[in-house]
Amino acid sequence: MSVKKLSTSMEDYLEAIYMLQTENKSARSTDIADKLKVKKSSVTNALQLLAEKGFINYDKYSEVTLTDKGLKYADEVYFKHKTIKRFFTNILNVDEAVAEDNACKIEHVIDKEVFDKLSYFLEFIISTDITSVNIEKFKKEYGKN
Amino acid sequence: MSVKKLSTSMEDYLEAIYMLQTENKSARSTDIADKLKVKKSSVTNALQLLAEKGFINYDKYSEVTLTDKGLKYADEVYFKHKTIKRFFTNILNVDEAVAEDNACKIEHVIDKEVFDKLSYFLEFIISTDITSVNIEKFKKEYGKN
DNA sequence: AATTTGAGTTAGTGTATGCTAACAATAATA
DNA sequence: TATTATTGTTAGCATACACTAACTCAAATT
Repeated sequence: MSVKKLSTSMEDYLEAIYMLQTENKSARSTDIADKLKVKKSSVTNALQLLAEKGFINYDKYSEVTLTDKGLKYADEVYFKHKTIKRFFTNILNVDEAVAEDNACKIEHVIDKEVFDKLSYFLEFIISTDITSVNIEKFKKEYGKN
Repeated sequence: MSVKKLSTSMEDYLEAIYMLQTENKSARSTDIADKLKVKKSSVTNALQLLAEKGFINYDKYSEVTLTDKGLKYADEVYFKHKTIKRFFTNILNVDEAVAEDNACKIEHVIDKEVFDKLSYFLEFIISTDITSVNIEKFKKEYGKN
């Protein structure tokens, strides 16, 4: 069965842990707090909840790691993040920081169908010499589903 | 000076009032509750807050109307809504209901720069015979700012 | 080993938002 | 007009999430 969707806030925590873990091999409360611009006590709160729900391994006073479930979830969020950001920067020519910020907000609310199609569209535009392509052909292709 | 940003939730209420007002010439609590799938008491709550902040004219037990400030704000939100939805349906070929729903979520979090560029991109693609256009030329044009 | 410093936690508070249940006002209708 | 039904409000409660202040633990330094 599928994992229940987390709140925007909890997805942010999970993603922060994911990124720190990737960068540093570990995630400390202070780093998470800095990254998300919240206080350490808020982090503790979130960690307890994420642990309860089985997304992280958490023992008081020690470093946090993602469980398999947590890793899978975070991976998906992060993939969305990267893709949306890429659309903003590469296609829309949005400023890097703004793209980062907006991707971070939209990744939590976009549905699978919309994301998948955006993703397809992005790849299509990037990989294709658009001068040789008719937009209707494009739509027929990726619009099949 | 610019109007302070409302929460997602309050923007939803304002937009609902706007839509009902446009459709029906007036907005009743029950209709707002139905549209947003919340209870009437939650609507009352929101109305009080929106009235305090000067977005609506509100007297107990009577119909609600938007102030000029409220109308302006709602107009902007609704314009975003329509544009984002149009991108999803017309370009990404997303299902109408899903597009509606996602536009409704993204309209609250997207920044001006990203929205403006998306908007421009949408018009560009729709209005141009894409076969005759090079994507780099396009980017040069609308990417100027 | 004792002390100091920094990291992490807990407890308590505040705000935003939703809910239910009980009540009040208005509108519809008998 | 009196009654009933609908609509709207209030009060009280619950949840999510952030904060501060006070505390505990662990690591680093002496």
